Amino acid sequence: MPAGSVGIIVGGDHGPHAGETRPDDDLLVGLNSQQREAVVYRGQALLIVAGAGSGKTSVLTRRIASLLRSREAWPSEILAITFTNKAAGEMRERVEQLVGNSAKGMWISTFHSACVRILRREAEQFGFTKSFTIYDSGDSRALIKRLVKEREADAFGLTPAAVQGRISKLKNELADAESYARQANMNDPAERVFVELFGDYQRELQRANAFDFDDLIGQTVFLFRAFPRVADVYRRRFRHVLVDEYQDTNAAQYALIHELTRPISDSVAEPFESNGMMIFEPDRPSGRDAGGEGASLTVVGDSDQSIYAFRGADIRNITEFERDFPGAKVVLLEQNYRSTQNILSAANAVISNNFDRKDKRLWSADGPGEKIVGYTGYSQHDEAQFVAEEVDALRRTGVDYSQMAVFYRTNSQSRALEEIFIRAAVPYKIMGGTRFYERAEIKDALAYLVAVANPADEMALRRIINRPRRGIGDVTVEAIARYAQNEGITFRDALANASALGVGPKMQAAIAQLDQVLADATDLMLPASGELAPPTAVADGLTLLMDRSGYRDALRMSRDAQDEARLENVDELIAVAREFARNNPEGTVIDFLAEVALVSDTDDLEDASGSVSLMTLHTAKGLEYDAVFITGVEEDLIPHRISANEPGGPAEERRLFYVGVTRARKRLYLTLAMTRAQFGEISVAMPSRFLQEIPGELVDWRQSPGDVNSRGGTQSRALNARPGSGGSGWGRRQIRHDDPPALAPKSTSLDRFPNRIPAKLRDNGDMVLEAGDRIRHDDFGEGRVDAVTGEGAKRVAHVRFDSGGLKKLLIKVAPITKI
DNA sequence: AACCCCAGTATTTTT
DNA sequence: TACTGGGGTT
Repeated sequence: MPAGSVGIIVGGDHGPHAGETRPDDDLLVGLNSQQREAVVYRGQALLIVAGAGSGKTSVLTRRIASLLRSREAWPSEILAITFTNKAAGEMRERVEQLVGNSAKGMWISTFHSACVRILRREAEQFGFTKSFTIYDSGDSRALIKRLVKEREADAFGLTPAAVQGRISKLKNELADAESYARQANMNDPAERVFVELFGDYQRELQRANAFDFDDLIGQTVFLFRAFPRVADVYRRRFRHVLVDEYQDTNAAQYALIHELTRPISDSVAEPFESNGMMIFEPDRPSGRDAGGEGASLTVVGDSDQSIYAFRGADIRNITEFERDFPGAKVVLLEQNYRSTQNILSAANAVISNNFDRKDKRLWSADGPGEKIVGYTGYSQHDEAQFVAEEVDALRRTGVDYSQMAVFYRTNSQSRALEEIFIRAAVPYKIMGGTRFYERAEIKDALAYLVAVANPADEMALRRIINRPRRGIGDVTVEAIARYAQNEGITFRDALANASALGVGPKMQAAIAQLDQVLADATDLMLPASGELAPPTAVADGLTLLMDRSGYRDALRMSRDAQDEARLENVDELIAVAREFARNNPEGTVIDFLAEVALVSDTDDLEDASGSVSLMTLHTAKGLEYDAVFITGVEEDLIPHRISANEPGGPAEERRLFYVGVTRARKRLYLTLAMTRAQFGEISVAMPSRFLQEIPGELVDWRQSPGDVNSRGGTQSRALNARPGSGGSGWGRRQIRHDDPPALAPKSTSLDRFPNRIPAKLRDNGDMVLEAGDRIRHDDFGEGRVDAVTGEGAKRVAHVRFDSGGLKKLLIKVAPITKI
């Protein structure tokens, strides 16, 4: 074992001195001074506030490399956490480029997979086994649905979706059924039922030897708190914890990080407990381990890109980092290496409307670049047509398809784009969307695997017991369940005693057949004691299950056209299993299932080569393209209607829009439609407020909202482009012909100059405000007027909002009411 | 138990 | 519009 020599690097405001060689000089090449500082700083806690496109991944990876080079850390002492597998993969790759093979020993993974790894080792400490499985949200919904039904909870207005949402939220705050019950209002019968459901749900999970997504984090925290010596094992191991996208952490993730970076509690614990995990104890500078200091923590984030509050992410984790970790160092990265200044100016202008944020202005050294292009379509098809034409034009000027992306707020918006793209022969790829692993046939196939891997998981068995149809219905299933209960055995084991169930001979045969198939697959994939299953076992076992269960045949025989595609999907899953075996020769079914449960389609790498990428604004985070189209820039879409009632909703939508804008390197298009069909109804759409927040001179409107409204004269492009198509399949035509006047905005005062959006400009008339008045603002909530300045239409109210922010508002147009 | 039809309803983002 | 669930029928 090599002795660890340590080079202490003094962080500072100076660049590398000429002539002086440091082990990591080359790591600092090309970095600006803030970036260097972020790489080189050493201390307990470091917050890197990294604006969009400011090179944070470079900084993070070089920081890791620097720790290794200087021998301050062994690879095994590094834990780097990201949110997506894709981000983790990228980071690993880039670290590997810098340090080569030693990257292998690091944990670079998502929160969830890191926790799976830990839980896998420690599950037996608290009532689970190593072969636990993971419930995705669909699985938990199914379980909750059953429980809701059993308790007839819908009578109390508790729908499965609502129950699931609340439980998830509570878990993200580390509450469990008991702790919640203690502070719930138990006089409310609905509340009582909810508490019961929560408890049921948790018991069922435990019985099934399963964790849901939230549990993976929450139970790990629980484990660390309940078993400090277990926690110490990991604290001893991970001396450097780095967290990416810190603004997206929720309370549970925050707690997890806290637990990991806490000082080691019991400094005499034997290092080799915990299932033989290797603990390296390299020589350290004296004083570092003696005091049992906590691991060093580096977090990277940008509160302006926090877009997951709706699922528990707490922006305060980043805004209050300095308070949580006293003595923390903060480094600001504001220089943007991605976008042109025009794009950044637009982004800055929009985001500055969010109060309650640290002012941060992205800037670029690369000049203004092209103007932002705006376009208002008549309908969503018209809008899509414009996008397609523009994509085509860009392509002809040499921009590769893979360097273009189209964003939208909701998945359903992709349809119109797809239709037009197909017609226009523009190659495209939809990222996300209905995910491969959520398709019914894939879930079925996986349920077969779960039935083998984790026999305790009754849900999986219930799912496949009549799939393909075996004639086993509710009655029979209940008979099996009852039998299992009476005999005190599992549902799975009950299948082996088909003859004892008291069901007809046909059923008995069907059950016995299924039992046999599962047993054979088990022999193949999980050979008894000691023997190691061959790498191909998962793929082979899955094939066996799909064939011998009759699943494949049923799809093959079906005359439903879609079943052909389903069959292909099943084959694809088998291919995935083969691929898995190649990458993980020692991987078991359990490992395969965990991997599959934790990947999303967004993760599958840019095989979007040669096609335009279509995705939601959320999935766009972390990506960048030469040309970006943000479509559907309308009120009720972005900001989404549902966000209006949620506290902080509009601000989060603004951040989402900001994320979209900052994905663009060279060209940004903002498009909208005047009418939009949603669930069969055509409605008039209003331009998004965010458009008004962009300075007019940055935008070149090819067709502004005013153009489309005035005199109804603008002919639909989609119509023009399709002479003689007969209009079949384009059901919106009627409204185009006879309805234009109805689309005109109520206000006729302004017609057509760039970025003036008459339909949306709000007019508070002569609202009189004076110091002391209280007002309510659509985004910011309630506040008190401190002072009023200016004259006439330019009167400005200085408002102190209850939430703490100070804002200057143009009284005439601000979305405020006097209260 | 499987199929069919109707009605109602929901349409944000995801590890 | 598209999908789901319920209810009734075969």
